[in-house]
Formats: sequence, structure tokens, C-alpha cells
Amino acid sequence: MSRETVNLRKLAEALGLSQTTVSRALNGFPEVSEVTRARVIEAARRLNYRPSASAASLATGKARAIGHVVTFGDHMMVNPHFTDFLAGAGEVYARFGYEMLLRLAPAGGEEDVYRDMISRGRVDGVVVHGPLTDDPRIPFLRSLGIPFVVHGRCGEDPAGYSWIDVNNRRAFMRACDFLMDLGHRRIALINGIERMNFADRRRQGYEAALMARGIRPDPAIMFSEDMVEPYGYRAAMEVLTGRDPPSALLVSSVLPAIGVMRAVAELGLRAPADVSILVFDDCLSFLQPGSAATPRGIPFFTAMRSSIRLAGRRIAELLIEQIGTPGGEPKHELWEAELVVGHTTGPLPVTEAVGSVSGQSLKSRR
Amino acid sequence: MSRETVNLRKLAEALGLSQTTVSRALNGFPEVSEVTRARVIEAARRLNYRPSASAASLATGKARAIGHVVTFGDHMMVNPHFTDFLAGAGEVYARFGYEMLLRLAPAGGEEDVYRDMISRGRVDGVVVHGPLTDDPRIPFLRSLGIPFVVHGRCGEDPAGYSWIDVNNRRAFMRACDFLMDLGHRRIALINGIERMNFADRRRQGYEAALMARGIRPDPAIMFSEDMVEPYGYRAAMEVLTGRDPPSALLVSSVLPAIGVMRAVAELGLRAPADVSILVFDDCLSFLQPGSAATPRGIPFFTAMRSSIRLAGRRIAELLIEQIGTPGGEPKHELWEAELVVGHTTGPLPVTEAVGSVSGQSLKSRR
DNA sequence: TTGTATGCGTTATCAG
DNA sequence: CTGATAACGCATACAA
Repeated sequence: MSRETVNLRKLAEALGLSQTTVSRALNGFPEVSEVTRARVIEAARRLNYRPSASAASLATGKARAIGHVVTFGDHMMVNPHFTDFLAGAGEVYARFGYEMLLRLAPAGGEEDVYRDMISRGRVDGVVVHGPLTDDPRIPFLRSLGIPFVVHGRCGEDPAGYSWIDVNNRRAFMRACDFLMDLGHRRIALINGIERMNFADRRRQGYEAALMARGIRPDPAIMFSEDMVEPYGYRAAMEVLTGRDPPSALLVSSVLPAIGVMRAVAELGLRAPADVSILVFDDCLSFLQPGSAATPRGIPFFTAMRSSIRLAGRRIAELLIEQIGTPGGEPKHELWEAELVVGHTTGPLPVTEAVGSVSGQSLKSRR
Repeated sequence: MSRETVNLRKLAEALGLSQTTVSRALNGFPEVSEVTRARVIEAARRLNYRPSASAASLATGKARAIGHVVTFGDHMMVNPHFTDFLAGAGEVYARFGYEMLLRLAPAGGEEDVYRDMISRGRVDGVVVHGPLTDDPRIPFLRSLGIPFVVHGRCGEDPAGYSWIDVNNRRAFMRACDFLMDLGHRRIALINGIERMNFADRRRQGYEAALMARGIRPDPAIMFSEDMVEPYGYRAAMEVLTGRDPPSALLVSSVLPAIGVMRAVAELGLRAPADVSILVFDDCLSFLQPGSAATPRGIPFFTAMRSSIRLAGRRIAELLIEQIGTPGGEPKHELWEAELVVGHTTGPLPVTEAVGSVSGQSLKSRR
């Protein structure tokens, strides 16, 4: 139970060696003899030696830590998708001996927070979450010259920094095509905040798919907000009880989709009999397995799926690699989302296909 | 655009002062003249001086950081309730200039992780999440002599360490009483993992309330698992389609409650007409406002409510206070959950009150 | 009110 | 292969 802190000096004294040799032995330098190394390692374990992080950091100039700045949403909310990202990244950090630093910042105030933790030497690299379409954080971090990886990206084909992103545009095109192949023509979009690049791209995909079949996107059934449950509920309520309701809903996350289902149930409707629902599924673990599996093992929601946890893992790997090789080129990965057919999509209801008074028919079912 | 790192020495040189004076001026020591202090502060800002965290930490022995070890659940999942805790705690950390360190650990492996970040001097204090009924982490941290605060607690009236907890026992007694006052006699419990103290206490409250009215708890309608959506779905499915189904469900979190609602809808049932549902609501922001508010501003779920975000805030405050006053006594706070009546509870359905074949009647409604 | 000297616990440079 | 010794950047006891 030796609770007294044992430092390098004491360890070296106990071994009758110099601090230098002990340090080298512990850090795997090749020039130390294997017998000495074994002795040192054994003694270090026995005496419970742990190198001081701040001393090491001061001496090397490396913090062995990575910073994450998470933005307070409009509801002073931390994006719940973040837990799953964290699970993926944290696993990698643990494996490579990196610390994870977390700071909150109000939307727009991230730069100060980044600057602070970087210039005080607390981190060797940072992750950018939720990039906007034209995000000041990217030029800012580039000017600082610190390694960073963006979860998502900004403009078209950005090459000046590292990022990992889902092909959101194509994912929503495919989703829309899938619904139109089933006969749907009027499809609502319940999107995330379109200042965010991922949501902007999703809207683009949605619009492109519609227009490719000669359908003009209708702003009356397109929404853009923080992806939370009540939002899905309100949006679904609005379009399903409005005039000319859509026969299908394209929803940007499982969270608002749950709200959509609540609205659907409250209106006495059923999916997919009355309305089809297609979701972008980030594989949130607390809604897993299979984004709410049904008894037969088929996922509940039909979805475009891409694991945010895997993204966290890969981004952490990339960032650590980048920290290790300062001169390296930026790297990019564009992932394709997978279409998974569940229970919430089906062919356009017959009543819908017949007349244009479908709104009334929907409402009358209550 | 001075990107070169300016340290205390350079700043002092630029000012024609000694490092000592500059340091004292910046750290608010009283003995420095106000004119000097103003000069120093101005120059520090102008030259973009930020003290090195590792140097300060090495010199003072304080890390100005707080460690959180989050446990991987059975599904290799990070508890989504954590984002809201984080939102509360992070706000306080930001205010007091503390860093938040996050590490993942497999269930049971937390001690090594705590030991590592503590003995390497990365943190000044730690938070314990999700304490078990007899949690080895508490004696372990006490033996280390590091400030820590537990979110929850372990045995009866523990006094040897600081904690903040909800009165889970009473909350579930009240919930159960509320349902029984409505006429319900057969109430299912969809609980969290009862190795965890909070869930254990909830079960105690549930059982005590039942027994106080002469009802023997029935293990056939009591569940204990990770509080995720599919769990709620499965449990609800099982009891509602089984023989002798309950007329009310007591659910430990909004997450499984969403799964419960999915099962209820799939069975063609309605709440509260066919079945009452009462939830413990942690005020998760991504399900806010009002745990899924309905149009009239009344919350959707009837719930026992206590904000996990507020808990995060208060725990952070307590811990920082404790770090500042080493000799202090442990502090405890026991919060009462609030009963909020929503739309998912109602009197016992008539059919239930009449016969004992209610299971059949439920099923036949499909 | 300001300055000098020293220590914090490592790693890194340079000799041996 | 090993060992003195000097940084790293700040805080602080002690002097002036």
C-alpha cells in the first residue's frame, strides 16, 4: 500500500541506476540492455511508478490528449448523437494512451475554446463536430497549424484538411428514389439544421431526386430544426393534418422519427399502411439493435444507415496518425450509407393514388 | 498574428519586469501595484499570452481538471443519459476554468482507469457514475485520498463520501401509489439493471408500495436491464401479450418507455385507455420539452421527474468546492423527484376491474 | 512593491 | 550501454 508518490528519481535510486537509464528503459529506447530493462520494468510495477503527465508534457511538448469542443444546441442541449461518437473515439484513445478533453461552447463561440486549450498546450489535436457549410473553425484551426480532423466537411471537395463524412447527398437521393419507386410523389423532409453542412447536403439530395422526376420541392413540407423528438412530432403533426399531406416522410434522425411515430399513432394512422417513413439511422446504441428491431429481426424503421460510432473510431485513428506524422497530407473518407428496408415503408396507399383530396381522407381516419 | 508561443519569460522581458511580478499580477496577488497589474494584463492580452497548463500543473501540483470514467454498458454502449449530465457539469467546469477528462472503461475495469489518471496527476478529482449497491470504487477512491463525488450512492445512509442522489425509493413508491390510487393493482416494473443502486432502490420502493396494500410483487412482470428502447419494447410485448397482463407499467427511463409505446401501438392498444404508463423522466434534453410535450403544453408521459442535467451541475460544483477545501466534510444531497401528470395514466379500465380474463380481452383487441 | 533563486518530474543532449 | 546535466515554463519561499 505504498501511497506515497514514487517519481523517477526515487525509482532510479531504488534501482541504483540513473534517471536517464530508467527513463530510457521505460520508454523502449533500443540502447538499453534487456536485462536492465526487465529489472526496471519490474521495479516500476512493484513500486507503482506512474510518470507525471504534466512533467512529461512539459519536457516533450506533447500533451497526449485530444480536444473535443461540443456545441450547445439551441435548446442548450448536447447532441445525444455525441455519446456514440464518443464510444467509438474513446476506445481508440484508450488503446493509444490518449486522453480525451471535452469542453462545451455556445454556438459560434467555439474558436475561443479551441484557442484556449490549444495554446495552453492541453491538446495535440482536436476534432471538429458538426461543421457548418462555411465554417470559420476550419480556417481558424489551419492558421493555428494544429492537427485536426473534421467529422463532416464544408464546401465542395475540400482538400485542405482531413475529414470523414457520409455521402449525405447520395444517401438522401437514394432514400427519395426508393420512396418514389414505391409510388410516392409527395414526400416531406424533416431535416436537421441546414446551416450544418450535413443537413444542407441532405436537402440537396432530396431536391435533386425529386427534380429528376419532375417534382418541384414544396417548402410547405420541408423542415429544418434540431433533431429531437418533439420536433419530429410537431412537424409530422403539421403535415399530416394539413391540406395535401405527404404520403411519405423522410426523417434525418431516429430521434425525431420517434416523435413522428408518436404523431402517427396519435392521429390513428399506421405505417406503412397510411404513411411511409424513411429515416437516417446513425446506429445509436441506445436505440439498437437494428434501430429498434422487431421480433423477426427485421429493423423497425426503413433507413439509410451509417454508424456514427464507427465514424468516431476512424476519426480518432486518423487524428492520432496525423499527430504522429506532422508533415503528412490531409486525408479524406467519404462513406456511403446503406439502405436497410424495415417495416415503415410500403407502396403508396390506394386512396392516395386516386384523388387529390387525400388530406381529407387522412384526417377523417382519426 | 504573432503565432510564436509567448511564455512568461518573454512577456516579462517585454514588460521590463521579473517573471515573478508578472506571474503575481496575472494571478491576482494583492501585493502587486494596480498600475503594474493593469500594464501586465494589457500586455498579456496584446501578446496573446496563455500560461502553459503542464508547467502550471507541474509547479502547483494541481491539474485543474476533473476526471469522468464512463462505463461501457452490456451493449458496449455509453449511457445516453450521460450527455445531459455532461451539459450540466461542463457548464460549471467552464465557469471555474476546469478541464473535463473522459475515459471509457469496461464494467468492472474502472479502478485501473481511475488509478491511472489520478496517479499521473491528470486530475484533481473524479466523479463516480452509476454506483453499484456495493461498489468497490468507493473504498478504492477513499484509499487514494482524492476528492470525488458520487452521482448516486451505495449502502444505507453513507456518510464517508460525498454524493448527490434522487430519492429513488420514494419516487417509485409515490409512482406506485399514484397508479394504485387510480385503481391499478397489477403493475409491471420495467427497471434498470438492479446491480446499480438506483435501480435497486427503485425496486424496493415499488415492492414496498405494493406490499403496503397487500399485493405481492410478481417476478413475472418485473424486468431489469439496460434502459434502452428495444428493452422497453420487448418487456412490454411480453407482459401485454402474456396471461394476466398488467393494467399499468412503471418504466425506469423515457428511453425504454419509447419502446413501450411502440409495443402498445403495435398491439393496437392505447394509453391510458387500455394501459397506463408512468415513467421516470431524467429530463433528457433531446426528448424535451416536458418529456415530449403535447400541443396543450401538458407532458406526454406521466412521470416522476428529476433533471439529470441539474445533478451534473450540482455535482461539479460540489467537487470543485471540495477540491478547494481539502479538509472538508463529505456532503450529501437527496433530491425528491416531482410527480408530473401527463397523458399516459388513467383509471383502471372497466374490463380489467371485472374479470380475470383480461389477458384475453387485451389480446383480442389486436 | 519588486526581484532572485529554486523546485516541480520528466525528456533530451552530450559525454563517457 | 550508462550517466551527468540542461532544458521545459511556471510558481513560490525568501530577500531586498
